[in-house]
Amino acid sequence: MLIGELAERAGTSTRTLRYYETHGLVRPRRSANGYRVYDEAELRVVHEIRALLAVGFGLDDIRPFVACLRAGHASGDVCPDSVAVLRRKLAEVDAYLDRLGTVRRQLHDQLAQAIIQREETCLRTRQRDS
Amino acid sequence: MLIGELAERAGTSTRTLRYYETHGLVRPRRSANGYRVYDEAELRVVHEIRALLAVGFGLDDIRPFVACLRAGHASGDVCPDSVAVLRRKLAEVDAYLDRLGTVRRQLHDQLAQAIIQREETCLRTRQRDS
DNA sequence: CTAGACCTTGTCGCCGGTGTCAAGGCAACG
DNA sequence: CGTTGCCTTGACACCGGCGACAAGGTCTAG
Repeated sequence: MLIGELAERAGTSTRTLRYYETHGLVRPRRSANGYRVYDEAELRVVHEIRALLAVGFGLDDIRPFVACLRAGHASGDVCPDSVAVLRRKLAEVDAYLDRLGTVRRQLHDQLAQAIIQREETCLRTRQRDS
Repeated sequence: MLIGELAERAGTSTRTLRYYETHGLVRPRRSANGYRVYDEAELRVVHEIRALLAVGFGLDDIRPFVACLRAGHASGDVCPDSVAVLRRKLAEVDAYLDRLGTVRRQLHDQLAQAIIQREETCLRTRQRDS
């Protein structure tokens, strides 16, 4: 399988696949003419990468999962390194949820306050004008 | 007040203040020698900018708030444009909280699954070896 | 022979808020 | 007059995951 076919089957671009390669995530063989040649297993790998990216992982975080798949495991999640990353990411997400919750509260209060102020100003204006 | 003083008093850098200016957020006068001269009110403006940035606003979103302050209001929040932005941002934050919640759940499940798999594998290995 | 559909490497651009350095003007003090 | 310390504009660097384009090699069909 050449890069174009893999790209299409994985729903991404050749540019992206080459980018993953420079970051050590995908490893094609080379045919005599220098073309990248991928076997079926790489399709799985690329899907894993895309799934994790979609969840908010960076390419560096994804490497252990790919290694895990490549080591023959049915899932990329089961190896110790992957689990460690999962734990860390979960903690990060929790922290971010906290912060975002705080921001939400602040925004909400700010909005409520602003609306109250506007109403008061409006009332005063009407009183003054009457 | 020159730019250095404002920067120090606002807890930021001169670079940052000039950047805000190029984006229409801060408007100093110029003295005869070309130096930027700020009046006291700008300190308030810069604080508003920084507070909103910290909450996750972009510079473009902040412009209405600055205009509102500059229009003489005690708070930058009370003008219609500001309120509109606040509403929009609140909605964005809510949407993001949703997504992040989903991600959290997925991550949590994935982690739980991975740990279960590891335990099962471990058990099978021990049984086989015994 | 040629057109076209692949492939290769390399490079620049984006987004947003700053850090940082360069080259030069201005003010104040000794 | 020189040093010091402020100011000016301008421009490059960063981060991350690509898009987009250039210039060229390769293979196949007509």
